[in-house]
Amino acid sequence: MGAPSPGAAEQRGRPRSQRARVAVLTAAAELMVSGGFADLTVEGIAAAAGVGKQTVYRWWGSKADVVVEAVAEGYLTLPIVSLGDAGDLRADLAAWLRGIRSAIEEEDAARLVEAIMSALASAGETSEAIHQSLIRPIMAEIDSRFREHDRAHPGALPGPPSFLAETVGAHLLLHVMFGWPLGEERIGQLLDLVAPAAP
Amino acid sequence: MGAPSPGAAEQRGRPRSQRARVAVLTAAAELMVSGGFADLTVEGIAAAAGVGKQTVYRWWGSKADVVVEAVAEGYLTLPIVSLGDAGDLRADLAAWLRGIRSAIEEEDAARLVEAIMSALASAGETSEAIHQSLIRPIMAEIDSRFREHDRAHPGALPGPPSFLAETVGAHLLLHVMFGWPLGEERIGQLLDLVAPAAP
Amino acid sequence: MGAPSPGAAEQRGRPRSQRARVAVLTAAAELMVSGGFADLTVEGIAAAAGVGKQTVYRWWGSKADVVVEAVAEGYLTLPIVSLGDAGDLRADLAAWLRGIRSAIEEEDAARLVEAIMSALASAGETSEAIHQSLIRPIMAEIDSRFREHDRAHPGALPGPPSFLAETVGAHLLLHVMFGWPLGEERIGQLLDLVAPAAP
Amino acid sequence: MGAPSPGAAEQRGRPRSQRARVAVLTAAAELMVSGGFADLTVEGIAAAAGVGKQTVYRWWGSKADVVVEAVAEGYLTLPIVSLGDAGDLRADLAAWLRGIRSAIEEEDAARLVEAIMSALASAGETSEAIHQSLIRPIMAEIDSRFREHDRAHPGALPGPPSFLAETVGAHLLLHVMFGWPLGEERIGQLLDLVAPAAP
DNA sequence: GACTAAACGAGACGGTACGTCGCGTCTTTCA
DNA sequence: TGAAAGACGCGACGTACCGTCTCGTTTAGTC
Repeated sequence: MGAPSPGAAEQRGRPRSQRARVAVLTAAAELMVSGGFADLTVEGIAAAAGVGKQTVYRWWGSKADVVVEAVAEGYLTLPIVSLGDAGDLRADLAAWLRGIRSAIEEEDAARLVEAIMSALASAGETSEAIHQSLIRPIMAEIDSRFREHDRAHPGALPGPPSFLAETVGAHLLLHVMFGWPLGEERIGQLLDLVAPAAP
Repeated sequence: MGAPSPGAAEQRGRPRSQRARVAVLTAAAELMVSGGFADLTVEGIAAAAGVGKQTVYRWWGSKADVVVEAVAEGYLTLPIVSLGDAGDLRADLAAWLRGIRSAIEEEDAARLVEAIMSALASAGETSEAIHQSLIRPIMAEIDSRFREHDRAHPGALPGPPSFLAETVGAHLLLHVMFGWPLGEERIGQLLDLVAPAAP
Repeated sequence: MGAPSPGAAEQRGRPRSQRARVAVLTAAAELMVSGGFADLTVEGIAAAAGVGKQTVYRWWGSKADVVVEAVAEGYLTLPIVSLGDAGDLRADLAAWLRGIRSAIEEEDAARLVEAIMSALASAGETSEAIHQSLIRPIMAEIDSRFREHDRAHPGALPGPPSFLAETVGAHLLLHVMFGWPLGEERIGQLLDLVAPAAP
Repeated sequence: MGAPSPGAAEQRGRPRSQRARVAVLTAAAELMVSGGFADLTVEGIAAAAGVGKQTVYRWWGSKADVVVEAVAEGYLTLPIVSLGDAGDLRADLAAWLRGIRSAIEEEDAARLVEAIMSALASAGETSEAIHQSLIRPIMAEIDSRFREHDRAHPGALPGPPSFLAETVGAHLLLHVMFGWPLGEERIGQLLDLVAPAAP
């Protein structure tokens, strides 16, 4: 239509400062890594970002919201290794799980995970956002691999690819939340369960 | 013997008040259910229990500790149905999972789970305690059933009983944390995975 | 001259909006009466006037300035009865003082006086303006009457007319500030002091 | 009575800290003198006193209350010269008024008066307290002198002693509030009014 | 009639202080 | 010496306004 693009915001007043927005997210990410979620304060974020406290509350409502957006926007990321495709599903998965283990055992990543879990727990309504930005990527990685394998060998998997991916993710979550080590034996059991060797 | 029983602490001064102890745990349990972990305060517990704040700190150290003990002592329990043994593992498991689903979908139980998750997330050091008192009982229920089935039909299960129990528990955790419904399809997939029908 | 009137600023750009000016003063006056000076805010004035905050700051600089101008322009007035001239100075003054008393005891006027006092106290530099617009009119009323009496009966007054007017004003101020009632006895004493009956 | 004194407080819990109380009043007095009432903040008082903000709010409710108590307890005092008695009422009063003038013109006293006025204006309900501790002492000084003079020379004064004292006080208030100088001429007029020389 | 320039409304910005809540500690009296 | 009561220093909360700073939008002159 010749009319001005519909839905174009009739923007009134001073527009939102991107500088402030980025500064808040960056500061939150840094403070999260250095001190964890529990020690994080809105006041601290605002100070570190060189921003008024009200600016945080104007756009976010709570420290959990800030963290969620920081995660969603990639200011906080888990160093997830990508799942290779060397032809052997079991071997690929095993290598990937060992990579995850390393990442989790590393100091920063552990703190990050714990922090994200806290954010999630204290803000149930935003759990979907966290799921989308944190859990989903992890599962997506193996999901596609499962899917591909399923196409190549129909009926060989013990369940739908996405379900298997979630099974792996659920186990990882369990280990992370309770601080259990992800040992070789456990990896073996997991592989036997979701990607049994062809008999 | 004339001597005080050996090893028995020669306790001096006024002994710990059981009245106060029970009142604190009871109050904590009630406040937890009615308001969740985040809204719980030591001050609130003490007031509701008719107890001095110092008394709480003398014996517990933090609100998480109180909750953990309340859970451990059974002041806070999930209404877990027990896993029957009607001869068919799949059928028994299915019934049990549906029972869990009902419990989770009920208002109070959902709040309790969320609260316990928060306690866990905000107090990593007590996670083991929470695991022992909250997660373990759930898993124990199915674990023993898996174990029994394994004895009866060696080699029929796709993994060690305790591992399979954890797999089920992990999935439940995933659903609870992200508020996913535990549908029939998902239950079926889970059963196919951990208790495949004999071919 | 054909040239534009000399000294008249060659004003460029949009001229000051009288609509906005009046709206601000009116809003300030209303808010002053309804809530007092302490509860008055620039933000509130701007909102009530349907005006941008910047517009207030562009022309006034502080809420005290706005109030001062509102008083000066007559948007806020004390309902002062005028001092009659029935031939008897004492009787006229007594009637006038009783009128003042009624005005002060009325709800709105009391609030107004208190508000103006606050404005005065919190903005010493504008005290002269407030004096001019608030105190002076009151004194002027009796001042002229004293003056006239002095001309008719030289030497009869116990001091210069303006000084006597200020004495009356000072007493009124004292009563207003400390919330003392202006009783008949006090009125009598005041009259005896500034307008003694001829012996 | 043998019983514990009736009305004796059954004091429970930690008693109020006198250290904190004195520190707050002292800090408030100092900040008042150095910065005035407008620049005074509860936060600032608490910080300067080495006291939690809550402690201030627990006992005082507002900065005005603190100031009022500081004045009432003598942490803030006007350097009032005492009214001598050299036999001549007019001469004594004149000397005393000149002393007041010096005190007012001095920097600290001026600020103090202004501050107290602000406190008064912003806290109408406490005006009586301020009157008692600030205005009354000034008036009491001359009141007793007037009274004595009235006993010695009955009928010589143009009004009751306390009324005349208030007249002087009211004039002083007027001068202080509007920053008018208290000149010799004005002092003379005042004396003529309240203590006319015997004819 | 286009151009310029200032005032306008709106509202976000970095700040300061507010008054409240809860922390974990300390200091009383009572049992 | 434990327990109740409750004040203490402290730190963060979320809100209210401050006075300033963009924005896009009038609303006059002036070219």
